[in-house]
Amino acid sequence: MLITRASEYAILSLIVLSKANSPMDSETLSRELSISKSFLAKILQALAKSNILKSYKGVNGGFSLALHPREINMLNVMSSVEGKAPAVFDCAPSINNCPSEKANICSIWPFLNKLQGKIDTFLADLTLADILEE
Amino acid sequence: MLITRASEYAILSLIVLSKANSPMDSETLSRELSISKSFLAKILQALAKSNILKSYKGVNGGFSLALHPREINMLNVMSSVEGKAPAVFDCAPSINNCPSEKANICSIWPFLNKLQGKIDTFLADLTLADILEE
DNA sequence: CCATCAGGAGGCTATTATGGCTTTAGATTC
DNA sequence: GAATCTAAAGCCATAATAGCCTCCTGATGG
Repeated sequence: MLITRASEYAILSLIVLSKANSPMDSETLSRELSISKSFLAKILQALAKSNILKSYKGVNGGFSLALHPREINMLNVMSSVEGKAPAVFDCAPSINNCPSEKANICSIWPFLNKLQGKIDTFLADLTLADILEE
Repeated sequence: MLITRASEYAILSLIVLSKANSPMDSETLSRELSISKSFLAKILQALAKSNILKSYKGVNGGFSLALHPREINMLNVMSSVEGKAPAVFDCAPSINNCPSEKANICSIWPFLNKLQGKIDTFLADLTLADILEE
């Protein structure tokens, strides 16, 4: 939820994978990045499920980009990795159910939506290619 | 670090406070938002320390905006609330010390900086007024 | 003054995120 | 087909976050 370490690791991985010309396995990647192998593996699996990465089992297997960097945007990456909501601001529990209850909160709902929209747009416009270029 | 619930609560509070014409105390605010009073109190205190909010003790005390909504940007809010680094992506531990060790990682350092810069710019340009208007 | 109200600060608990470990399954090579 | 490699998926431990409670301090109003 929000932006966690998992998002960060996902982006780090994508940057490294974009430079590799053959699949990298999670162990190698975790050593390169000096981060937890098992946690990273879960993140890579999530990205594979969302078709951002392709996974290859067996000898010389690993993960590689499934899309051109220009097709990979940060909103997709983060929402894949953070499982549930694609929301950066998923709001306090009661706020999610706003329309029905807690009239006090309903009044700020439009503003939250607006903020969420701005953030989503920014993240959706930010592609891996933008980070890699130059 | 990264973006936590504290950032979210801070923004929710700022939206509500911007609509109030007198100081609101943390208990009222926490009820309005249906979030933890004591956690919220710490967040409000952090915002007060950064001079984003003004705090008033005693009867009819509470918190109110110390600045015009146009002067309050999300980068300031988040970095105030998240204490340490103003970084959205503060990167894996070893990556922070990059220049000296872990040559493997140094190669992706520039890309991370670039990403961080883009996010910071976006957040710094996003003011409370932007969220409130319309 | 004195009582009361609300912020400030800290410790303690519960929840969630992070990371470790093991087993299962698919793919490759021989 | 057997052996080996690596992803996939689970369960469990630890660390960080979110939330709770109490006491203290400064301000206000009588």
